[in-house]
Amino acid sequence: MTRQLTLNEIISITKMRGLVFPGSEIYEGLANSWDYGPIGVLMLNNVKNAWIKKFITECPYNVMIDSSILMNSRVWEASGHLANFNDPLMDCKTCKSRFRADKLIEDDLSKKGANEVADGWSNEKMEQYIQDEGVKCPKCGAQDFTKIRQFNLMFKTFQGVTEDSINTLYLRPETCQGIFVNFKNVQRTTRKKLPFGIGQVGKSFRNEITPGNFIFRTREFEQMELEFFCRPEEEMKWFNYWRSFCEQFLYDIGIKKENISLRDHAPEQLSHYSNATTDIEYNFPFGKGELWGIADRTDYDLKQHEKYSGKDMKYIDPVTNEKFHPYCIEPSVGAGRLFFALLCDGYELESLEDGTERNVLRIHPYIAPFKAGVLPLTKKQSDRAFALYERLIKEFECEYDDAGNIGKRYRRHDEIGTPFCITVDFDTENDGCVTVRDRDSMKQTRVAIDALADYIKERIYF
RNA sequence: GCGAAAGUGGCUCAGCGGUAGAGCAUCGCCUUGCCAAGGCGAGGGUCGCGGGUUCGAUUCCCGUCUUUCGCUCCA
Repeated sequence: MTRQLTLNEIISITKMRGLVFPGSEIYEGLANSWDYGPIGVLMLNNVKNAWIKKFITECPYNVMIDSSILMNSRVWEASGHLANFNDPLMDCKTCKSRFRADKLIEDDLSKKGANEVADGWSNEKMEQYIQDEGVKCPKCGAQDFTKIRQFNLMFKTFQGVTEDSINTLYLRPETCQGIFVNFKNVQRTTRKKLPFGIGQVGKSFRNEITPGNFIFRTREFEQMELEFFCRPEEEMKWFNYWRSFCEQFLYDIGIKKENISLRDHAPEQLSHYSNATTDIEYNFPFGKGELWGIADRTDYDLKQHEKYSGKDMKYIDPVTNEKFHPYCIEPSVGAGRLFFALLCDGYELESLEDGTERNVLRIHPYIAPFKAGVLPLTKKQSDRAFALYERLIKEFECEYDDAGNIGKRYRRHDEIGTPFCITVDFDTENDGCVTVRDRDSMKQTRVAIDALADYIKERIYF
């Protein structure tokens, strides 16, 4: 019988094997921060490289930038984050549940048949409404709320050596604003015509009210975002294109189809900037969670930046000389979340025919931290095996190991997803061949040393 | 932030008012003829942190931090 590993088992393995460590551990930790260890970082980099390969390198439409985390604060005024990433929260004094005041009001309004949005209301107005209308706690039914407290989801910091509020800066809550701000620079220097996209991989920071679920929601996280610009009339065409492209990417990288589901946002759920949004959700051990958000951001961002910066953000069609704001389709995925989904999807406790068990991480060889383990059958082959390892390490990531017996080493590599184990044995000296053992089938193949690098490379291709 | 539970070697956990144990893992030597085999040996914990009660606390009490689960969030 084979089963998926539980979340706790996965967390244990990741810590034991050097994939993920709790952050600042020797100082009692720091809530919801995690560090990628030597094995984890190899895999995380492969996840990012896979994204870059498919979304940038192999895509003639797209280019990439790397913009800075600190940006002029007016960027966040323009993007709406200073206004919208600021939730008005109130607690029910009776049952201690916390709610967003605007949501409470909107729910109350819709019950009464009004379809009004409380988004722009002042705190006083919201408090007044909740009191006057006798809005009840959805959980316990009490009418006893605290006052509204603002919760800003952006990390604040200061530029300059003095903590002068004039120099207040924010850590970016999303990477895409660096793309919008550079839209003209990129278009001018690459001479790209619509449609074209600009991608970025980088860290973002959000002061989440409740992070958790291992690395699923952390306050510091890495996004892989593409902002794809197109003509306004083609928005749905490209929205659908990228939606299926992202979905296919997940299947290509080895995520099981049954764990993926697409969820279209209802109009009232949409963010302030969006016309249409689809979440690609993954069936995590704790339930469904968003993996990839594909949003139609319309021309909102470019227009906002034009308004706030006073600079022209229009695209000029080089053929027709038409001037307009392109629409933008944004597929955005968290690198850590994708990494996490791959672990959940790939980790299995497999029962073997001989009655023993093994932990095996079934992931695409391209993503695997090591492509091969190089192992001497016994210590007698150590020198020969190490020489082979030194040769292969120039081609791809591999690890040399001669501790314990061969079966133990196979199992160790199974646990970190190494697709191939190469064993130098007693015959190698005579026939110039090694045994290549496959992670999934556990079958063995005899391969000539000279053909070995190509043999592996063919099989790790993505 | 609120409510609930938990915090003992790398991992999983046992234990107890008298100053700590197991399995697995790790390291070394021997063995090894392809799937966690065997033998011998070794290292590693002031029991999350701080305070209190006590002759004495890992064990009881308080505080604090962290984690997990729910509420909110949405990459």
